[in-house]
Amino acid sequence: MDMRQSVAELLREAARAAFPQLPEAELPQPAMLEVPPDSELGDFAFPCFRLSKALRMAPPAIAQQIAGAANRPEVASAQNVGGYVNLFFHRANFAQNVLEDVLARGRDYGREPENGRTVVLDYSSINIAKRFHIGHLSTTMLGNSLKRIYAHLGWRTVGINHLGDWGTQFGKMIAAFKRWGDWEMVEKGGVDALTALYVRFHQEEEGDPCLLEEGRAWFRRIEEGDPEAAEIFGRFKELTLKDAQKVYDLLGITFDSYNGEAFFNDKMGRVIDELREKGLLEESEGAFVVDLEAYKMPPCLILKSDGATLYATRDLAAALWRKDTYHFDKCLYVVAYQQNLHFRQVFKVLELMGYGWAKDQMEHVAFGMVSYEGQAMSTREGNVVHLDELLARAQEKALSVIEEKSPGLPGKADAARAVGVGAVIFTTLLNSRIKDIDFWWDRALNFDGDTGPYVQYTHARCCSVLRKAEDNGAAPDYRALTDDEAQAVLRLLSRFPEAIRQAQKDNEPSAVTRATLDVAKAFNKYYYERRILDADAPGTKARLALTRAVRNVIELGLSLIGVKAPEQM
RNA sequence: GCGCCUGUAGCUCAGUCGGACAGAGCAACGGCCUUCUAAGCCGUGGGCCAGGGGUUCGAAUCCCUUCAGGCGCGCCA
Repeated sequence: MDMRQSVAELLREAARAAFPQLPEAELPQPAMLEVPPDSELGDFAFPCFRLSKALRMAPPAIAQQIAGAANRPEVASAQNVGGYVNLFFHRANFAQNVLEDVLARGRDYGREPENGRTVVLDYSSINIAKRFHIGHLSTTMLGNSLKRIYAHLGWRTVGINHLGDWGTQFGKMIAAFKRWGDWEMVEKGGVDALTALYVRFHQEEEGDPCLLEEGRAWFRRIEEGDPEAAEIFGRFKELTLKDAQKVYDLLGITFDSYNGEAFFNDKMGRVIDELREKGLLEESEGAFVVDLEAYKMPPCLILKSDGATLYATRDLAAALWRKDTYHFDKCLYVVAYQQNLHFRQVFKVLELMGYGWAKDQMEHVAFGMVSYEGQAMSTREGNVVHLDELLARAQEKALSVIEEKSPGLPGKADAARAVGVGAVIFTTLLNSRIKDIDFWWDRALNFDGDTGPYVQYTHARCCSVLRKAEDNGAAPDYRALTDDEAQAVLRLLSRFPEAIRQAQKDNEPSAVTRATLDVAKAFNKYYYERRILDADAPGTKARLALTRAVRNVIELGLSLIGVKAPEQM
């Protein structure tokens, strides 16, 4: 059932009847319909201004005639306001249509059948020996949510954690470990101990030039596959992943691959050979580059003057490998906007190599930077908020609210986890991803207003009403849902699938977050204006159907952004 | 200097493939719990949509331009 489609059809016939001379192209089409700013005006509107030229009539007169021809009382009624034809659905029918659709499909509401297409998502992509902090929130949450959204819309998804596990810094880290560290301290101190070693290395490096050479030597040993280097580095990697896994588990995030930079180390030869063969590689200032001046970009560096590969080389190799392995139809890079130029260069080089798919299948899903209470984050100066700390404090806050408001609640810890974690995820995915984020503790721990807990609370409230309801055996009477508050909820429910599609089209999960929030807001208003459980059995049945539909859609919306919906809180 | 992005209420932001009086949350103030979860609901105040030009019946939205801020611009990733 597509309301927009059928409304367009109705108006089309009406326009044809009223103005037989109107050219086909001017007749109402789904895309021409708008939703009026105020529901008082109607459920759909068709602006007639553009027709006034062809018909040589004033828009209000046109609208009036079309409206006159569009009245079908059993489906919808039409009237003109100025140059608009405004169309009102038959409210009880609309309620029945929407609710039957939502309830029949349940969690599959808005789901689209498998389309045989594959999307590869590169997200989170943590660095070895660095602790998870709020700077990683956006890529992790966006990637996870996009993966769920694409899957809902019928795509096969491949989530890749492109590990930052290659570079001289890891040689330095081993050198530092050999000098000042031991396994006991590293096992006990975890990733923080590794970071501390690295920081110390940098401090002492200035006074002792031997250190730099030592670090380089160890990196060379990693490159050559030296057993000791591999052993040490392997354990560093394990340690980091174990740490990160705790956070991923808490957030409900999974990956299909952890193939990162190291994985592509032996796969760059192909890229270099191909670039050379195709005459794209040229020497410049001792290095090898692909010139992109024709595209108004600086050259893309492929090989350093010492012959070593670079970031772009690895990303080119990764793109080709992913294409060969997964045969993707889309490959998304959920990476901060600082790397805008880098990705534009890499995509352009792929295109120049003859891979036409790079033009429309590769996409940089860019997002804004994170600062901490007005200042740039800096691990060195301790000006960071670690993710585990944020999640812990959010859960504490949730628990204390539960202790205060629902002291008798069974499973308090589970609810507190869902709410605390949900608050963090929801806030991260509420606004356009391109916006910079300035992190403030009091904002992060606010659970009022446009927040995850607000939406979860609405869901729990629905569950509570449904628990109290008894099956009264009556057939639902949808005339009980013709009031403005119920209709507002129904309109939002009916538009929800469109929000999912919009989120996918723009790679913007906030479209889903906001649509879910809108449903919750409308329902809370409804809840206060109208009593759901009432002596009127057929009406109650219909209001419960609305409540159940809202509960389903909130649960679905939250699940698409990776947030749990507890039944009680 | 060049390129990309951002600029809407005190703060954080929706709305930006043109449409009907520019919306929400937070903060402030004032109401609403003997009835389905008050993490809620209602109300009040608060805006030359950064400035200027243009296109259009119609511009926060499209084009040009200026200004402000962020990011990037060869051997880091």
